[in-house]
Amino acid sequence: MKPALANDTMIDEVSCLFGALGDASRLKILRTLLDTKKPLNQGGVAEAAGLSQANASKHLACLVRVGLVVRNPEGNTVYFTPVLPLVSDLCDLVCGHVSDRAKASYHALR
Amino acid sequence: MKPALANDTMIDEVSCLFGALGDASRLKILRTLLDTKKPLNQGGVAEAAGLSQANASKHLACLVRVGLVVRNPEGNTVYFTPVLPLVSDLCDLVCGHVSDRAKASYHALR
DNA sequence: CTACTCCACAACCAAACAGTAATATTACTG
DNA sequence: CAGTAATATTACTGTTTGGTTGTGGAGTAG
Repeated sequence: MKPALANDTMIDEVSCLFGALGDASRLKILRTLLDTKKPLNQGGVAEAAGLSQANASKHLACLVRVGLVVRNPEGNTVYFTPVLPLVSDLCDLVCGHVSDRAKASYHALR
Repeated sequence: MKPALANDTMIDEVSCLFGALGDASRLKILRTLLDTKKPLNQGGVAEAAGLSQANASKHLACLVRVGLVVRNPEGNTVYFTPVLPLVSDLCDLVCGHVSDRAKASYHALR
């Protein structure tokens, strides 16, 4: 099997995707989408994540661009859903690592 | 089990970690460390990744700060190693997703 | 000691980015 | 058609960040 970060094109694509995840507002959007079982429209996301309408629109567009969220319009409104299991897997991996590090540094101080 | 992105502190930590991955130069460093079996010092990383010394120093410090790379000094030089399997798992997940999307958009154009 | 290597750090610049406010667009309803 | 709700876009601002240059310090060899 080929190595994961084979060429520079792949490096650019992957850095864009990780960069999309490297922002607190976009993570709040993803958390909202993961927690809510029903599909949410942009207004619902903005309210639940505590963002303005224009801000949520831009962040959602970014998440859709890198393929972490899919966009399906229905008449007047647009519903967004996270791409599973990719998003939850990534969050679980990193959250587990952060928790482990916090626990380790806590125990190191005793 | 608690949801992954539980509180805002976790959001900040995770966004920092993903942000560290969201840069082409840092991904090149990680690719170098993953591909090279021997432990590399800063100069070796900088040369293999095509970065200047000061630039590699800053990026390596960033990766160490978020816990993706560990730093062990030996006398005059400092050797760096990626945190496994976390780094490889994250890269594999995202690279697979990018490949799938590219393949899908290719076949959609026929 | 001197000289050299490796690394960290500060200052600086330019580009990218997040957030806001205002406006435009699209789609539905009466 | 007018009116309204949902979303997209534009222009602008303040902040952040990647990269470079230069410098200083810690370790090592001669």
